[in-house]
Amino acid sequence: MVLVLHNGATGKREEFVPLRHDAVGMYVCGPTVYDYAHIGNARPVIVFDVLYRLLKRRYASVHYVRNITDVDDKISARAREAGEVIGAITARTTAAFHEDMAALGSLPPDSEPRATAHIGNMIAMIERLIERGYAYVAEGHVLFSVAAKADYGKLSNRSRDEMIAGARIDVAPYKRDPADFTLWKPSGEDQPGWDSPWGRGRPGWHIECSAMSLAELGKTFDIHGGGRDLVFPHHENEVAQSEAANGAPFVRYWVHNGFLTVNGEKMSKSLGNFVVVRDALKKAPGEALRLNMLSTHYRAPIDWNDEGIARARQALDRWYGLIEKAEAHWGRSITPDAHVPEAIEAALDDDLNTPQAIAEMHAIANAGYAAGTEDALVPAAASLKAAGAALGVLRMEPHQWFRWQPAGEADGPTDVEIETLIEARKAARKAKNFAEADRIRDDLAARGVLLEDGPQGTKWKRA
RNA sequence: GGCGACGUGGCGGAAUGGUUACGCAGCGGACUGCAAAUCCGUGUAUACCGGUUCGAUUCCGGUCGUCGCCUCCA
Repeated sequence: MVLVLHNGATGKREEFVPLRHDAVGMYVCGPTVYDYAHIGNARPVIVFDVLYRLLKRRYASVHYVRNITDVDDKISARAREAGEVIGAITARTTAAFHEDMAALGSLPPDSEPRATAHIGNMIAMIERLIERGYAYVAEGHVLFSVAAKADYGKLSNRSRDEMIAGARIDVAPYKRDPADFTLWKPSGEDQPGWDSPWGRGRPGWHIECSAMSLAELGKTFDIHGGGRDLVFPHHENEVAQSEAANGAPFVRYWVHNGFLTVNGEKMSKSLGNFVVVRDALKKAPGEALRLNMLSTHYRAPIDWNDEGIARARQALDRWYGLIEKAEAHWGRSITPDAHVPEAIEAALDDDLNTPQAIAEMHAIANAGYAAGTEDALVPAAASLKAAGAALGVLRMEPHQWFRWQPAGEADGPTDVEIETLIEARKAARKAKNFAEADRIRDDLAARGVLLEDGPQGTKWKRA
């Protein structure tokens, strides 16, 4: 089993060989905690969770780091608007982020450094950059000198001329070069700040990730992930800072996920089409959102819409249906196979081809059903659950899945109410009072409950 | 304007120098008191124009179209 990843540094698919044979380090840019996570924030979390799960199956030690950016001008602005303390906003938003990502089936990373806990490391790194001639102080700011780093632009494949030509913003007068970027900036009284050799101030965004990855993973590490839109300037600047300060190569494999649109349009405040994860979780189970996200290859753009979520839900219905039948036959719950099916591993090894992996799960389910015997359902279910573990789905009991209901909407009938009505309908059917039986069925259907008459009686599920 | 990604059946979405997955929808069937649900079966596609090749959806060039980045937005 050879894992192949598309490496953004070379633009090619490459066999993944970690720095150390038994240990892997991975860093993924985490959220800036000033508001609830939107579905675009969730994409890298889900994608790299699948990679994390795969790496854990292959290597004795995996260190997955995802930072929390808890100092940022957007956070300060939000605090000012809300009349709230910054710490309260970041703590609350971080907790909500953890809940939402867990609901999407993502494992917590091994460490989750907060920027504010690493200010000392950032200052130390900036001092090293000044010493080495890669940064300069100007009017209370510290700036990275792009001209000092000959290979600046290598990750995003841009020349300095192109960057300057493309610059659409006014260049701050204290910059020696329009492409220079901020490492440290002075803070006013109403802004968060830390004492530094350059006065009270706060770090620029890019240096945060460089300092935290150094502290957690060392000068050179295996995988750095994030959204494609971060390639420039964020990741480009990280490379420049880290390599200049550390004198060592920074990242061996850059992995970038593609962008997400909502109903064909870019998510933006002005269009009012932000999909907040927390809201989406009220309307559909987390696993359905997750499977929908994985039904497109991670590097391709994905359009987020209700049809896709419904499709993902149907696929899960079929798989859970098989598991439920197998358990009914087996008389107890199905234990997943110890190993993820070969075909699934092969698909994921191919640059995380999750659509292919999903197709393989359908193949397992189809084979289980097509065998035509109940005995065949049991191994198929065990295999399916093992495959689900690789993708982070099929974590529920079938009855939980089928009885899932939207949160906070009390208009649906309760489980007990449904069971009572089913009993009443059973009696009516026995008495051949089909009009009454159908009335109950239609009534429940109108309230979102589907009945299924089978040899073993009547089962129900919420639509 | 610069850089980059991408155009596969009604829809979503993989793969591939030769026979093109998988799912949804549609259609047919089984099951059922009737249904629904479920299960079984099944038709349809490689944007356009050239080139290379025995053969191109796949490789190369061009056209058209979509999208992203160049604004501390994943």
